[in-house]
Amino acid sequence: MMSSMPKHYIKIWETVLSIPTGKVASYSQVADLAGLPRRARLVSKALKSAPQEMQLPWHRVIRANGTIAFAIGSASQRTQIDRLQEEGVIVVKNRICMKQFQWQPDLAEMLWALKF
DNA sequence: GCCATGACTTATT
DNA sequence: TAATAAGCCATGG
Repeated sequence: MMSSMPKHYIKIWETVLSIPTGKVASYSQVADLAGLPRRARLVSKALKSAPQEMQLPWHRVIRANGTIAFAIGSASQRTQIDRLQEEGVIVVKNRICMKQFQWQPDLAEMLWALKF
């Protein structure tokens, strides 16, 4: 039970919270920044089990190829698109231009995330 | 422990 | 550009 909310999730949530408004990051990118390489799928689990009260900006996490993970036409997909567009992120045919909107943290931000 | 499943990736056609 | 396959790893039955 408590094991369903391991310490890894906390690190993942912190990383997602550090994605700036108007920018996006891929599941694998979040995993890497959280110190969990090759755990992209764990990121999706962490997002799903995040408490509502946290108001995690989960909509800023998308696939590495720029597409939204939810099924086309699903409520979640529409919510994600709406929230992104409210932040100025352009979404066309379920896809975001990574060259333009992918978060590229500088060294200082990455070191902060590590929390030595 | 084996097997199926997933808000995933990467490589290959 | 798009579809397939194979790899990946935590979870739950």
